[in-house]
Amino acid sequence: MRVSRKQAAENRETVINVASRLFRERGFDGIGLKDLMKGAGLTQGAFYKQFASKEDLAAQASRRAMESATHRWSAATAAQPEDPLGAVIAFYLSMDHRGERMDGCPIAALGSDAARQGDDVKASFEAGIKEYLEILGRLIGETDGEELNGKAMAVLSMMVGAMVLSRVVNNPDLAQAFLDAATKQVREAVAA
Amino acid sequence: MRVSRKQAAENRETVINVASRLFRERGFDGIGLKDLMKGAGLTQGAFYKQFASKEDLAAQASRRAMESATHRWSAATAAQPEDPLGAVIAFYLSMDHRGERMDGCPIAALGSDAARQGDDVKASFEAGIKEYLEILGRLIGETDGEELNGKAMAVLSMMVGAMVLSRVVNNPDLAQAFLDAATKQVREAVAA
DNA sequence: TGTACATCAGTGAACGCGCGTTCACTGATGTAC
DNA sequence: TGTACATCAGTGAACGCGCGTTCACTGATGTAC
Repeated sequence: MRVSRKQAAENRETVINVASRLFRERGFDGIGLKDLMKGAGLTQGAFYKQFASKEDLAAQASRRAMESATHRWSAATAAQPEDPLGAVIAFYLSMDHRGERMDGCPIAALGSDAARQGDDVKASFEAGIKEYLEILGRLIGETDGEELNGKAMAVLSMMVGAMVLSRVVNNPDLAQAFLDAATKQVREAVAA
Repeated sequence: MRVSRKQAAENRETVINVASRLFRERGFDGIGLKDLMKGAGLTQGAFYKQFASKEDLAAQASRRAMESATHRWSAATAAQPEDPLGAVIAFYLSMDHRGERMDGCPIAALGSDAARQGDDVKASFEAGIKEYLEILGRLIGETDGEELNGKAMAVLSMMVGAMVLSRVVNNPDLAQAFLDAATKQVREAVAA
């Protein structure tokens, strides 16, 4: 049956939010539309009233996931104003983050998958990455434009890579070692 | 019809090699057994005479892919003995590597996928990662045990992360910037 | 404000398709004598 | 070395299943008067 425009808009948002979490948990190919819609309290038939295709939803959900991640970074810096960079590093390079793919960084959770998706999905990631770099650039501070951006890129690369590597190995000690090594090296790189 | 033991063993190797390339190109879920076997010149029915399941092949193919990657690193260092670390960095952090997922680093190509796979697949990656770290440790040299290993981990993290990030963005200039930033930062970290 | 009707978000079944896996069969290989 | 037979890698069809997508239908919502 028909539903109010407001309700329909809310439903759409719910689907995007659910998808942004389930895609991160299981991958773009690891969850079907039926379960995605069920997670939002709807049936699969309603899907195509809101989205053009699964790939369309993947792009929307990727954008939402990146927004949620950058928002989390901002919140972390605001909560610890005496050491905002330390707050971001401590959260990102933690075993907690390693264990919670669903609510964690979309690049670490879906990076290799996203590289195989279409331009729309990549554009969502690209926008979020630029936001990451802006936040990091502000936190690293001091130096001027290009060099600063380069340092922010290197730091983001190390953080993403360390999280991916820590999740790919079985041995928790080795996983922890990657996070520790990246933490130390990021601090040194920023200080230099 | 039956085939000689030698031929059967060769066929098995061919399937693993083909899978190690096609999984990197399309992801574990992006290629089916039928096409995998066709790529090896066989039909899908023969698959279960050689492998217990698709996940079994994924573990074998991941191991093969990591072996092929570490072998490539060794070859690069041997080819440029006056600057072996520079050779590895130059190859890994290149736009060529960005464009050739099929023959490139399995962690960059399948990292987020592998994190969702079973312990066998992760064990294959873990073994390859340890080999990566040994090679890197030797190239970075000088410092003693633990610290050296930490630096190798940080460097590997930065390389993997930079490649993932460069592949996730549409803009080639931004992709290149990630590779350049990581190259510069790796050199500085190793020199320090 | 009240009534009549058009709109359309959501339902649930159906579509064709490709997936991973199983199986009866084939016929060359490997083994026993 | 030659013969008879058991083995088993590979074939190709079939299995059940879940996928992304489509569609006829429902009935509350939104609109026109």
